[in-house]
Amino acid sequence: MQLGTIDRGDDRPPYRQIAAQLRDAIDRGELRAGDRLPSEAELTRHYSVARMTARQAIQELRTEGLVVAEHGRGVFVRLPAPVRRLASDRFARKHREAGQAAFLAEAEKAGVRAQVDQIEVSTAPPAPDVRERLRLDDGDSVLVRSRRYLADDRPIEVAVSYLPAEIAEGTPIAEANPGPGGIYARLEDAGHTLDHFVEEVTARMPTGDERRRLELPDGVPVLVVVRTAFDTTGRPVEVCDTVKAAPAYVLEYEVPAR
Amino acid sequence: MQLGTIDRGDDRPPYRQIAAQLRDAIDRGELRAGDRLPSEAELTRHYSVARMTARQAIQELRTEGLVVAEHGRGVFVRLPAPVRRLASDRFARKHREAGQAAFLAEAEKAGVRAQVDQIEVSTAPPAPDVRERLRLDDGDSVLVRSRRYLADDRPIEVAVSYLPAEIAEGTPIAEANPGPGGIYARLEDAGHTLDHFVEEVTARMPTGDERRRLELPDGVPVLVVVRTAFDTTGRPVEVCDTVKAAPAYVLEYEVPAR
DNA sequence: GCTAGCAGGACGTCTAGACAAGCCGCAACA
DNA sequence: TGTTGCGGCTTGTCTAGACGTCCTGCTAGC
Repeated sequence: MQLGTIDRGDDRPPYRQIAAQLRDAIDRGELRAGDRLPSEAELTRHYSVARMTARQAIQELRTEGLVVAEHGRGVFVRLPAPVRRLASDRFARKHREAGQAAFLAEAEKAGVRAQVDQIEVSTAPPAPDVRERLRLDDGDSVLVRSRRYLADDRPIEVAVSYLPAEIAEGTPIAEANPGPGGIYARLEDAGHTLDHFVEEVTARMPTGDERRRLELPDGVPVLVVVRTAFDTTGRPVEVCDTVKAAPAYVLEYEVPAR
Repeated sequence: MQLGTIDRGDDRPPYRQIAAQLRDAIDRGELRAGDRLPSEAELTRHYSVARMTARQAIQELRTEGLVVAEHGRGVFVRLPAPVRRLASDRFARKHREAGQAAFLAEAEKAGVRAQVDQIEVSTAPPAPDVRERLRLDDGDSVLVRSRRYLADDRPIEVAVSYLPAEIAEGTPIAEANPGPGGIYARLEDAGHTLDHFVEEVTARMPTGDERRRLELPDGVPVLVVVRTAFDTTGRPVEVCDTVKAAPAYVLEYEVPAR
């Protein structure tokens, strides 16, 4: 690709100018999805800046989600996010308050202090008791979840769901998990409950299985679902490539049966 | 607040440990929304690390959206995002395709090549001809928009809307603009059209007015709306504080009247 | 009483290195 | 043929400074 120069008269700092030139190259199609960006060393030589300055430019594009860095390999242009389904407003309007109340009660029972910002809706079939509690229509279910980034480029999603494990296990992942960009609930841990939750899960991450049950220290059953739809660059990956491709993990908090 | 120490046995790098301790302090409530974090110099002294290391820890929290840095003042804990309204699925299901087609036609007419990922819905009253074209129900309107970050902590949102300016100007901002976290359309510039769009707009940003009309070089009329609802820390601000409080700008592409 | 200037503190940007760790291809070896 | 080890390239982390800009509060002068 063609690299420009740094303009002293430009009021933007050098690292922003470098980032803008890389961003423009992506916008123009000169760098396409999956392509490797110039390495930090190349940028350092070309622009005559320190390596940390070149890194800062790339860091900006990483924060924007335009590129992905892979340790020891390089920095790659990311594919755009796929079109995502819209949440059901009809459902949400009708059940938001009831869903929030039920979720908060369940979370408290499990020792997790939760705060609900929003409710995410999926079309997976809910359990009969959940249907009744939330007054669900046919085809409706509710998924309240939170999200935390624990490792660079490896998003860990902590999901709290009303889907019992046995149902979620039989549900296509795309259905049970509407994906990023949706509507989340934000969890606040009472004591260190949520931290334990996350630590335990990351410690026991599945290395080959697609799904696995966990039992947390405080007795909260958890279902781990490995989303295999996309890797870090947005490319669809096969299930067998899941582990190598830095998959996103989705943790679903299973509501105890009664 | 109480700062811990860096554990050499911990496999996380020091900057992550520092970030985790700050994050925990926020989670525990030791640092509350609006509070100032320890300064970079204080972190440097306490942990005996270089300033860049302390900065990296804070950078991590900034990327997560937990804190906000203010030049010359300090780093502050951010308020949680307000509860956002859900998009209307009933509307979206019914009008998604029609809305996309109409949007693409309008964009092409204006010389902007657009790609629609999703449609965002607001409850602002639409123009009669838009109502008819999109077969809107009472209280329905459609807002398709894109988003770009042009400056640190100062999100610039480029919005393409079906609301004619004269109606949008009379519409409460909160209604015409459902806020971040919604559903966006991704624009791709034909030639450099979108770049001009953004450059022109940033060059002419209003300094005091709440709304202002713009005329871009290629004749595309634009309405600039300053959102005054929240500042960078999430605090609600008065209109008169808008400029000082690093406001977000919303640009609405005005559909030409016919 | 008011204002302009100044000093100190805070974050923003940048340098020129250093070592660690991961990835990959190639060559040597079993 | 299969495997192991190594060297080169890449990104990850870190140091110890430097200077700039912005904000705030104090102080001296009007």
